[in-house]
Amino acid sequence: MTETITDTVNRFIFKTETFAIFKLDNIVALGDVAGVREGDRLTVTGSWQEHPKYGRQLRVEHWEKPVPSTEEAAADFLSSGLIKGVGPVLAERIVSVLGPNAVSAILEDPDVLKKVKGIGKKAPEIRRQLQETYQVQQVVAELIRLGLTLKTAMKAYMKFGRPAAEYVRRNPYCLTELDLIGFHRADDIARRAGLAPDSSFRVKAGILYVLNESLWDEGHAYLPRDELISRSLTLLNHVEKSVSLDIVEKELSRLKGVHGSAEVSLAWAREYEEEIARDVKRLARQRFDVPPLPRDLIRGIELTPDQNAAVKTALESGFSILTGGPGVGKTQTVRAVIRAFELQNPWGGVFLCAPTGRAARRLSEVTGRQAHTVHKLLGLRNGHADRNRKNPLECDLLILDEASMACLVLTKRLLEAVPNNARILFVGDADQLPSVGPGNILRDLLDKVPTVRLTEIFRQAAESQIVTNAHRINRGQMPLIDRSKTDFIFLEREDPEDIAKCVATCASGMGYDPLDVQVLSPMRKGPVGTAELNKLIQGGMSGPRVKYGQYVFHVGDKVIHTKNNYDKGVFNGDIGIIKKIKMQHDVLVQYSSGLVSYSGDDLRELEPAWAVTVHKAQGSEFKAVIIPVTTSHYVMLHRNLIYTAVTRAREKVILVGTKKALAIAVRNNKPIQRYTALSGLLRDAPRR
DNA sequence: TCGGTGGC
Repeated sequence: MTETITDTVNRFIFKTETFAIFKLDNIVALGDVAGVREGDRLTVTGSWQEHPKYGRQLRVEHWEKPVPSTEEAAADFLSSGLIKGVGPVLAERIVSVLGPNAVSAILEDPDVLKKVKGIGKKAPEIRRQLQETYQVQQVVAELIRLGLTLKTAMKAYMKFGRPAAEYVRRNPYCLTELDLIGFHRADDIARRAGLAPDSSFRVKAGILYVLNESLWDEGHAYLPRDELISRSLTLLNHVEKSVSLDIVEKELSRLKGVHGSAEVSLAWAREYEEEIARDVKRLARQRFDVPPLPRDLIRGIELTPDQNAAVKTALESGFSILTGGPGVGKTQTVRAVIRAFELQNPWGGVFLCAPTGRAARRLSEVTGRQAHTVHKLLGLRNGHADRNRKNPLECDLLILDEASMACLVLTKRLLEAVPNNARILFVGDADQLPSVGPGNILRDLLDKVPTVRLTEIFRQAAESQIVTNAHRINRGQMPLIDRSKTDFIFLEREDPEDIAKCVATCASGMGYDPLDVQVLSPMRKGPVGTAELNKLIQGGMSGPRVKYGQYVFHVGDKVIHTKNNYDKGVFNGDIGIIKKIKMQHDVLVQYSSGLVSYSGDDLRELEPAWAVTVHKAQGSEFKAVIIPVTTSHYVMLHRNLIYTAVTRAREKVILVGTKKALAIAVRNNKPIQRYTALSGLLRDAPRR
């Protein structure tokens, strides 16, 4: 399906700093192209995709500006109008003197144009313009010589432009600050360039790298000074002991872009936390008078006293939180909040949103009204939001569902776009996995604004072991397994391969519909990771199949869609079954929301889903869940992960592995203990 | 070691 095309860029249809949709002579292409201008001749390689609204498009995976290498091409290029001061006559003359490789000759040799009569003082300007056109390639080539990969080199060029190679040579660590390469690869480049291991560049970069890593990988908004210093020393001295404590302390004290001394954060992260705190206080200050509510807010359903209290709180407070585990009726309460609000404010604008596409769709399904991702609601793309402090949302009630998934960045963007007069309600389960991005927003806000906790469980039977054990796990206690019941089972297996086999057997042999039973593994890799488990389960399959990338898909296979696709109406995390495979490339998948067809490279959005990661399953529910629990997942063994996995099940949980691994997981609550300043900043927020 | 959303 991939194709390579050389054509001229006629027009940009859409353009951001790095991404563009553009028209070549006969086609529309889209991708990350930087340094490309209208009129450029481009060689693009990519794959075709069919866009329902805009038709056939080429998704660009690789591109370059070829230097013309025939007399005709060189003359065409020089006279194309791109190079000012060169018309057809002069172009002919240049090519007749310098030959088919005229362009590269001029680029390489500043004096070569002297050979052509009648150019005179135009020569340097012509060369400058040519260089500008081919600058991308030249800079990228130089960066590659310095040891960057093509991709990183492109990104570095996008960031720094012409002087990129110079910057990198002087301070290879500038690449780590932009998150283009890791500290260790920058270290390699620096070593080859002869930089001292205790140079200020290196030490500063090391400290910033530690802060950045802890922020993006572990979710910390700051690190205690001692921890930052000891982590920095470990990083900087991992090969040879060359950096002393004194040096690190000295560089830390003059480091720009960080905040605080006892608790050190990246300055922007601190600013975000402070801004969130200000916005929370701004919104929480608002109080609303609420007339008594009718008893039957939702036809035929009577709310519990707790749920009623939650409705009242949400309506009275400028900012409130509704939290609780699965099955406690959060959704029902949200429906009641909307209903009550609309009864009392018939002209009020109600906006519903969630951090992920699927959560938004589900919210929309259960409330029977529009819901958006936060990104869509704010028009948030490439770090720019259409809705912001200056142009706030026109809403009177804003509900954010699955708020535990909202990170520092998203929350800051959302809150600053909420007007003073609006009420905002966060809904979520604070015991689930923390957000992908930095921060611990929902947990930090609990009880800092009016908070209602729902605990009474409806969905599962009250005596369900799933429920009681989920609570135990939350408290750091081992689940209790009552062998007289069948809804919470532990199958003891020691060896990872045995665990994998046992999991695979259970997955296919329980008599459930494939969509009702789900294997959840903490990791993708490893003997009990999702990749291996999927292969194991797929091993027994026969019949029509299609290969795409690293995966094989069969008719009957369970698959997961991995990127929101609004045109197909299918979202990241949707799980379905392959019904049909035609012609080795057309695939038909049955989701609960309907049939979706994939052709060609659409398949890049599909993965096998007999086993998925616990993270991916967040926000989904199944009748039965099978969870491998082994010390080979050591780094991933923690309380919220097991809690999240177990609470995905409505009827049955099967744990397969060792009690030892389970005990480790239940005891470990470190991942959710993120260093954040937000709750401290809110200490004096109004609560009632 | 895991995970998010966008663009005509």
